[in-house]
Amino acid sequence: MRRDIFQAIADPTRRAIIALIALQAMTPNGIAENFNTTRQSISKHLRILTECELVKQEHLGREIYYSLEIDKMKEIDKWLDQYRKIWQTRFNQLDNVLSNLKKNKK
Amino acid sequence: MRRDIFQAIADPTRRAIIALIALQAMTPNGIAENFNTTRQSISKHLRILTECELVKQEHLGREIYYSLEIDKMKEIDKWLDQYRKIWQTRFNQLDNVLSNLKKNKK
DNA sequence: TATAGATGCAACTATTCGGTTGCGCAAAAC
DNA sequence: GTTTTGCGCAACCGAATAGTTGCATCTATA
Repeated sequence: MRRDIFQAIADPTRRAIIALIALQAMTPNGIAENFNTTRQSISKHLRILTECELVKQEHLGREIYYSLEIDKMKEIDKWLDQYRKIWQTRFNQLDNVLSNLKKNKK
Repeated sequence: MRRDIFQAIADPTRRAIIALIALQAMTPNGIAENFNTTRQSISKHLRILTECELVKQEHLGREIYYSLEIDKMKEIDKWLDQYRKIWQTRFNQLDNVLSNLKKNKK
């Protein structure tokens, strides 16, 4: 069972769940109301999100509130960082090209 | 056939391919040499990456060079941005807490 | 022109995945 | 104490996926 964060966000339903609970904790039933699917299917997604620690639970009586573990999202940001450096460099190179063109024009 | 960028980067082999060709274009054979798998399997991954425009081809004789379409990576960055705002806000809140503690200490 | 190399495409297989259904358990409501 | 509600877990099914094998195509090279 491969359970990494990239596989977790690959599914559009899971990304929608993440967006839903990003600002406020919600119960599985509450989340499921926003989708055209069963509560069990949402529960399975929540389980996957929990397993890769993208989501945390808080038990309140018989209800379980799920909320986003925002720090985990930084891992994606960290992975992106190596590529961000590349596109920033290319942007700077383009910038140089443009300023050189400007210089030659003078 | 669902082909979005999030599904494309979900596979660890594809992420490794992306990392490989990020800085220099490579042929399928050249890429495959870096993995314990067949050339055909790499070709399938390249096809998926091409379909979601994460990768571009350049034909040179009988060889095809694949390189990263770095601009497409910005889409992930854009998606992350909404969550980046959240963790920055929380960080600022923490910052306020800390500065308040400092103030009270004085 | 004949041969070897680089590649894409199609068919097949084993595995994984998303979703549904059914069940059991614990907490709340009656 | 019985019923209802909220939830997780397991079994099952159809679809998608990663990988392999085999073949066709195009381009170099001898």
